[in-house]
Amino acid sequence: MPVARMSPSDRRDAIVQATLTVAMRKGFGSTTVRDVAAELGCSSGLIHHYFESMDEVLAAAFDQSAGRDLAATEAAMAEQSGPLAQLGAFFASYARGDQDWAFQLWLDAWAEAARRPALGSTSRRLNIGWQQLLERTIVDGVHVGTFACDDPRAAAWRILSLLDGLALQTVAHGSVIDRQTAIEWSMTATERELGMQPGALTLRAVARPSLT
Amino acid sequence: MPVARMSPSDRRDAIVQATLTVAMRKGFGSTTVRDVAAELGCSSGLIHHYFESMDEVLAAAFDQSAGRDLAATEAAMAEQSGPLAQLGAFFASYARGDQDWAFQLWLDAWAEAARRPALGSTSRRLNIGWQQLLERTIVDGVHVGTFACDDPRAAAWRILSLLDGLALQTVAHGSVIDRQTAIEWSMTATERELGMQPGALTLRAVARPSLT
DNA sequence: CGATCTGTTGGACAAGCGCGCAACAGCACT
DNA sequence: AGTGCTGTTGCGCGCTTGTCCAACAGATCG
Repeated sequence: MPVARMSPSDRRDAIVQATLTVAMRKGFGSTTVRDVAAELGCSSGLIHHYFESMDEVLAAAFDQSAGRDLAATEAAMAEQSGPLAQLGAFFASYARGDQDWAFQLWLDAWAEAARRPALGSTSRRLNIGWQQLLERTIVDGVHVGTFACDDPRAAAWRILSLLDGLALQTVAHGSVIDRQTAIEWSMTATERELGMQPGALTLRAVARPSLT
Repeated sequence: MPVARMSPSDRRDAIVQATLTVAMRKGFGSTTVRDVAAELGCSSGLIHHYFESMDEVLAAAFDQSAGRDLAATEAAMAEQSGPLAQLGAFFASYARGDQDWAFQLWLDAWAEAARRPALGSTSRRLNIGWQQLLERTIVDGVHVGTFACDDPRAAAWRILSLLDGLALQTVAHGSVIDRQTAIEWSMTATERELGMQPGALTLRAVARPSLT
């Protein structure tokens, strides 16, 4: 039962998409070539015709998923004017309710980073991307006078890491902390981190990007 | 080449110990029955004579490793007098240089929590244990007047999550942040979180527990 | 001393893994 | 119509995995 012929770039995208579908069900660690092939309805050999190794497939899939989230957040922030509103958009992008499976991919990526070089460098690059996004906003806010912060790099890492650490609990341990609480607690700490008045930071609605 | 005969409980401990030795070299995810058997110098069949499945072996090993760290930290804090010194001991236990492999186990546990019920409930229980330890110290400090905090539960989760989030970067992504910096940044945020003067919080030396 | 109990062996087993390769099939171009 | 070109197949290689089990051996006891 042959599968429809595709152009190389379309086929590559299809493989990446199928990998994500499988990975969000089974996790990166136990997503196999045969799983992806079965999801796509093609043979396992085809995957290796487009990717050097399974590691590359997983890295490409994670890159697409997490990269899209980063770009969407960046775009949502760009629509806001002023560092305070931009920070509000940043937290709103975390607050979206459909992201549990996406964050599970982060957990998988962090755990596998030490053993899968391509996946490791991808998650590293994207993590730094998030930190840079925050740091730029903080620097802007300090210039304008909205924020007070003498080490934007450290502050950005702290805000991001707190958010990651709390989100980790919500996803890995279920009902210990709920997502809503994690966001609120992060925002409280961020207000303190950047020398703002309590309650100064509020969520800014973000358009829901399509999942395709 | 037969191995020495042991009592059931001794043998069980030896298996758990050997599992940790292997896991700290190869990581949790790729520790196999044969690895453990080779480390122990026994046959692979012996492992299954004591454990229902490999999952049980890994869960028991994680419980022992992470549980021991928690107990050691608890003991080190108990040796200090006063919440401030106890908090210093808490951070000192994170600052020990030999813990990268132990934290990798946490990454594996968090990632697998959603798919492996036994491992998930173990990591959940231990994570809550760490948070409780912090929360108790904070409550004590508020009573004494050393700390100012109107939501000890939230503060404890924030401090722990920040520490986890930063440590995650040092372990998963290598040189993005070094351990020393992660500790310092966490302590700075903790001082702010608990209404202390900058620099009030200092590391308290903790006796290095033996690895056996 | 022989019987018994049980900790231990070592390999068999099926299943699953990433990966490579010769052959096939459908499209574009002459 | 014929001829490349290339997306795609399907299988097999070598290896690793968790699990199981009949047989072995060393301690204990009547």
